[in-house]
Amino acid sequence: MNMPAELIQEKLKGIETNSLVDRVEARLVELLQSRQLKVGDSIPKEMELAEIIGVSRTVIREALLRLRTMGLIESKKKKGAVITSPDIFGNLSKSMNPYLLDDNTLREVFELRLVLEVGMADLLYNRITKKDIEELRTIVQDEPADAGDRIFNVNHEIAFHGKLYEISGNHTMRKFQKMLLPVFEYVHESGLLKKPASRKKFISHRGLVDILENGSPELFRNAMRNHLDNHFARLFE
Amino acid sequence: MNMPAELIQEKLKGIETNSLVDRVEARLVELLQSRQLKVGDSIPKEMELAEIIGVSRTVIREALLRLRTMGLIESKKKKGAVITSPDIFGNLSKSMNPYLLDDNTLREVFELRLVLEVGMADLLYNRITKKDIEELRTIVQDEPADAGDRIFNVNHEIAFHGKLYEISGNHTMRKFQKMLLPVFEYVHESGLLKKPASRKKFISHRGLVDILENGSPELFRNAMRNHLDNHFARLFE
DNA sequence: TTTCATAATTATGTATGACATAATAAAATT
DNA sequence: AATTTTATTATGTCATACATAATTATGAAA
Repeated sequence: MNMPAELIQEKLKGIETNSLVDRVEARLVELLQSRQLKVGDSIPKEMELAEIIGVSRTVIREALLRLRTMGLIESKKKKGAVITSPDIFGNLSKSMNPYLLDDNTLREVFELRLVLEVGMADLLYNRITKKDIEELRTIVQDEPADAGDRIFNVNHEIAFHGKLYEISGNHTMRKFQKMLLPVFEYVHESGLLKKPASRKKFISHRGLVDILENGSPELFRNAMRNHLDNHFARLFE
Repeated sequence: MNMPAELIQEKLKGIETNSLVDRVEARLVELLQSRQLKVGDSIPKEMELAEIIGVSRTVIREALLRLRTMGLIESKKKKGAVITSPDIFGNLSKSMNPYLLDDNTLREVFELRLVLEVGMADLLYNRITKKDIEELRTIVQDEPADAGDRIFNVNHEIAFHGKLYEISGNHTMRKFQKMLLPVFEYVHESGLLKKPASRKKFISHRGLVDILENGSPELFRNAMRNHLDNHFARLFE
């Protein structure tokens, strides 16, 4: 029975042109993700793996190095390699660099921050403490009541919004934001977004704190959306 | 004056008992991120680097391999290594695995999805097309009007919410969501969240589509928050 | 026997040399 | 001039050796 040429090609492509290291890596990842192993367990030594899989130690080492780079394992001098709970964003910081990302990705990261901050309201309301409110008040105390004509102050922004992520109680998100920040700043300053940044701020940081103290998640979402409007406005025409 | 433990750790990490490969990697990353180089440029050959930096080719190779694993460079057989625009989340997929992440991170990823979907309203409203609406209607057409007693249907969920990310026009976020999904499902099914999942759905998928068509971002945010309430409710006591 | 210092062992880290392989550039042939 | 063939080049893989750090085993002193 005849098979269409394309299908045959597809099948053959499945056998994969991957390099040796690629295949070894895949097998090791498979091993790690198999339910039988858990964090803290150690995997066979380099030489053992080399024998089992039937490749040189060099190849094993390169494959293991990849796993280590991804934070899946840690290798100790004598103990061998042990499975670790990966810091999912830890490794990302090196690639999250304005000079390396293409323009579209840069813009999308810009958007991502906005989405996170508008959407995080419920976490804030359920976890904020009186002490948090006080700290926020300290941060915004030297901010003029009318933020309309105020010059965009990066440090102020970072302090305030960073504190919000902290309040959210979500460390993963906080780490994520820390990586996003430099990219966000870069996009903000660069000519990447066509429309100029407005200096006008509808709701100030101070206003947000008031709402955090006395408002509701619904109110806060809208307020934050409003607060970030000068950024949002640059995205859509 | 007291320093947060986090910061201290950060500083100490800076001193670091780096291995040779660590330091070489750091220097190469520095090189890549320096403004002088841009995507598409090629960096010196392995042997050249080995001579310049004064280490063996083995070390250079391991450092380069890390950069490649992070998606910062690509190595071609003869051309050497060229700087690439990294797929920031492409590499994450291997570590985004329920069996490898600790419980707290799992929960935080669960939250992250909720935050994204509540916060993405403005992207949706500014980019949605009539065709998108039609597609959404197709997806929800076999869903009963009253979703209250409906059994949680994973495939349905994925189709609908996935489509939303697509409409957002943010590929980075979409890729991010695709990685988050398996973890979300896992957390949902596992005993990780103390409170049981409610079967009750306040606003159905169909309701969300209606709001997308005729409502506003503000309305949609609240509607989505409402729609996801059975998930949110499990987070807070 | 217990304790501590010392030595042996082990597995990863680094260095070196060699050859395979694929991509490119150079040369040769038509 | 165009195309094929050959040479060159740089990464991919293999093998071996030694350095280094961590663990374990050993042995001496209390």
